[in-house]
Amino acid sequence: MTEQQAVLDMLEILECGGCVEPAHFFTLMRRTFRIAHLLYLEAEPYADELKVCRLHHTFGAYAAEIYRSRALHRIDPILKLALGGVRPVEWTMARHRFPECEPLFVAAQEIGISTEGVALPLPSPAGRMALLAINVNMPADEWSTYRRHHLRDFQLAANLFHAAMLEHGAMAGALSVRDMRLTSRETEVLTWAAAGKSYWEIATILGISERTVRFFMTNTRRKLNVVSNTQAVAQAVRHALIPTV
Amino acid sequence: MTEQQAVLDMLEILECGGCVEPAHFFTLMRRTFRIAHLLYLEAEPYADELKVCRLHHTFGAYAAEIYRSRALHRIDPILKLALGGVRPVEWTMARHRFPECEPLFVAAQEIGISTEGVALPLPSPAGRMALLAINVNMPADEWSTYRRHHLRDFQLAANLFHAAMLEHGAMAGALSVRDMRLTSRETEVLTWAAAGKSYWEIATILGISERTVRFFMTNTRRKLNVVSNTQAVAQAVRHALIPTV
DNA sequence: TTTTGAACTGTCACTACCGACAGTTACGCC
DNA sequence: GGCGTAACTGTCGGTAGTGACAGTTCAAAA
Repeated sequence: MTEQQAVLDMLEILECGGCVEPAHFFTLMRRTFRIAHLLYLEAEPYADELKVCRLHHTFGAYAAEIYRSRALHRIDPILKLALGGVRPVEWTMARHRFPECEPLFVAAQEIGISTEGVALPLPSPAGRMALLAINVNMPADEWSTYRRHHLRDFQLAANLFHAAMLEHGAMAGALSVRDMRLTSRETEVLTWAAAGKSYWEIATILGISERTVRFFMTNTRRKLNVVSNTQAVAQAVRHALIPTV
Repeated sequence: MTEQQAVLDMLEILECGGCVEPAHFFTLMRRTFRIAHLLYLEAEPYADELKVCRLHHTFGAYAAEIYRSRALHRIDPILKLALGGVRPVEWTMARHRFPECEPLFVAAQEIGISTEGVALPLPSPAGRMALLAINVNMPADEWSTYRRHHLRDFQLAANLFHAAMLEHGAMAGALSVRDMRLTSRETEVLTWAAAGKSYWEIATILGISERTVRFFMTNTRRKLNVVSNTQAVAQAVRHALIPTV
């Protein structure tokens, strides 16, 4: 079973971290599997829009231009379901459930891109979300069988690649977080502040003087290098310095 | 190849969402794979400690008591590496890299638990982290081969189970977020507040009067059902209502 | 033993925030 | 035309947050 062997070899390469270049990863995937196109997207929510952090794909500039010019991201059900969801999203399933997204699939057929595929959600820390979309060029029944056999391979490969992508780029934050170590009291006070308590209330809750609460808060602001309690709380929540209520 | 068939069948069951009971999932996994024990942990960071949200395992009450009474969580390298990391963590690798965690493995051997296994990080939204630890009872070289063949199965199964666990319990937050829809101006003002800007500064930045900034802030506090700007920002960051800087 | 860090407290003056009062303007929709 | 919603503005009075002054106590590390 040489195909199985190739798959296992490829996963081993990925696990050893030997692949951080999206182009390299895409080539590896297309060589190993019967994949037509791949798309890797990392984004974060912004109000009800999405802010794209990383985007790599093999669909080509023309397809990207079509997608952008027709504002297909507004109706793309893959984005809605995969970014925010946790289960693999089948393209035809999404097409079926969201009739309003038909222009997307029509556009795909126009430029000769298959409408068969699956999108794997890749949940990330700190509210970010990512997905790997896999596009295949095969009949529905064949894809059904192929998917059943290889979804696990896709999932592991996607996870390992995503891990590599996160490791490269999360380096910058690592150092700054090191200075952000808060003492237990500072954390407590900050947590209550994030819960909307005033200095007087926090002092009463913790059984200390109001002045001391202010003292801890001042230290926290200094450590976090911020100018207000509000900003301190924003930072703390983002860096998971205080518990999520 | 009946084993392969059994694996694929099992993954299909998981994907169809037919398994949300940890005990059921563990039984299914042990029946399908040569697994000795399983542990599922969902936690969130709290200062430099961890707050456990969900914990299910098959190690038994005695092992749990040993773990707790000897405070082995303080030295457990699996926790450190898997919760917060993104790659699968090999137990023997962790043991090798962290000599101070030897008491953990000694304790495992005392009560007859194998020291061979792998922990799969399952990153979750909103700063939470989860892991599925898999413990096997086989010689190192056999495990090496077995792991190579089935890591992808473990990963997909873990992801699907974790997805099911998240879907049950994240229901509570879904409704409250619906009321939290902020207008574009409210989002802007809140974003600047989270950046530590005062009303006067925000007014200057947006080119509106300070009074108007306060007006938007008041609406935001009402919508978010909070009592202070600080609490509003904490809520907003947690629910990704404003962008991560 | 000295030093370091964390936890704790008091006062003063200033600025920022917050609620409640009472409005105007502009846009889309039935 | 009326109705709802979002964006916008002014004033007043009270409370909360902020920085700078100047300390004590305790335990652990050097």
